[in-house]
Amino acid sequence: MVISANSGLFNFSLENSIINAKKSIFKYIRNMLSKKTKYGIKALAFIAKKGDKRPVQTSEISKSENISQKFLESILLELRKSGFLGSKKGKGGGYYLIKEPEAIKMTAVIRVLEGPIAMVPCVSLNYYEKCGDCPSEEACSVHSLMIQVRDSTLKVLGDNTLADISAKK
Amino acid sequence: MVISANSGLFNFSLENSIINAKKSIFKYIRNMLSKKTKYGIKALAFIAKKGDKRPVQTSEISKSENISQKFLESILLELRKSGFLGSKKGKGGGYYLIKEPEAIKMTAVIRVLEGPIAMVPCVSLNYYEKCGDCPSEEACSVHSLMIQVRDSTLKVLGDNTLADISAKK
DNA sequence: TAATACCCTATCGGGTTAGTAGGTTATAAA
DNA sequence: TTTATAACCTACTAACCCGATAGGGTATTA
Repeated sequence: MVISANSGLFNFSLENSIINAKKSIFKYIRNMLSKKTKYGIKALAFIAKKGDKRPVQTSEISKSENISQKFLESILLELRKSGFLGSKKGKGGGYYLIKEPEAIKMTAVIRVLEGPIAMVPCVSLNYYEKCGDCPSEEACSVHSLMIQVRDSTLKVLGDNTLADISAKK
Repeated sequence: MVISANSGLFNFSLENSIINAKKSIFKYIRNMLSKKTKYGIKALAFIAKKGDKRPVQTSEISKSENISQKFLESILLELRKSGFLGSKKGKGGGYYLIKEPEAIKMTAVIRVLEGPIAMVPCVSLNYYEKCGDCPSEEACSVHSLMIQVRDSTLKVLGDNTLADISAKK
């Protein structure tokens, strides 16, 4: 629906004005951490927090953490396939931790769910990819800066284990 | 174009097979630093590197750094509006730095071009936004982790000025 | 006054995210 | 053996943004 006034001197679209106003007021904020990763970490923390060996159902996590159950299913499945979780089918089934929470670094979790930790592929350790547009990686002013950012992030995520983040109240 | 074989027992789409194969082989790597920001930083570094007071043309930066000129124009315009650059129209015109490179922190540049530095809006200092889905921010296992990441990133980007990154050969 | 270079608006294709929908299979309890 | 349960699998989609393009307009200088 476009409301426009065509009266000689004036010719404007009201709809466009509204859209532009919205854009300036509600600036889109990009998530660098996807919901998938966020939910995955939360789910792992939830399971770790329970402590006992009994499997935890998707539905329980879904309700408690307010996550779409179907979406969560696909995430837990991925975590199982990548060796973080075990599963048990049927009644009383669910997902359980395979390793001790202390042994699960956040770097590993994020790399599986999110992909690279670096902000730019050309400084990624595990997902390296050359920039198509960069004439020279060495002459690139962004490159060394992003390496510094990567290393500091890596330090934080490597120091934090699942035990650390699920210890929070 | 869909190439499919329908011969009784078989019914598959070759195209889909190719697409799925591509997806698994060439996993999409998300850029946390947009091209816009990357180009913006490179352009600023380019101007800083020249050193003299003469304005630098968009076309010159575009060619040297291999950036779409039209796209670059919009980025430089934004940098001018946010107080990093001044401009001069007409022949011999272009963009020039307003402040000394030593006075331009990378945090400021990134916040203008990219937005928040934090990986999640709920830990952003300048672009804070509550998570719609989180039952409790304090109980959130991701929250404190992301605060640590934010702070370490902030440290790096705050320590680096335009002078630092344009000093590179 | 012609050339230059900044400035502005509108539009678009491609690709991802965050789901939804609807089923199938394995397991445990009845 | 049946039935309920919960994991597992496949396909699809609306919404959304990025990066770029197109086509101008306007100000300044030689």
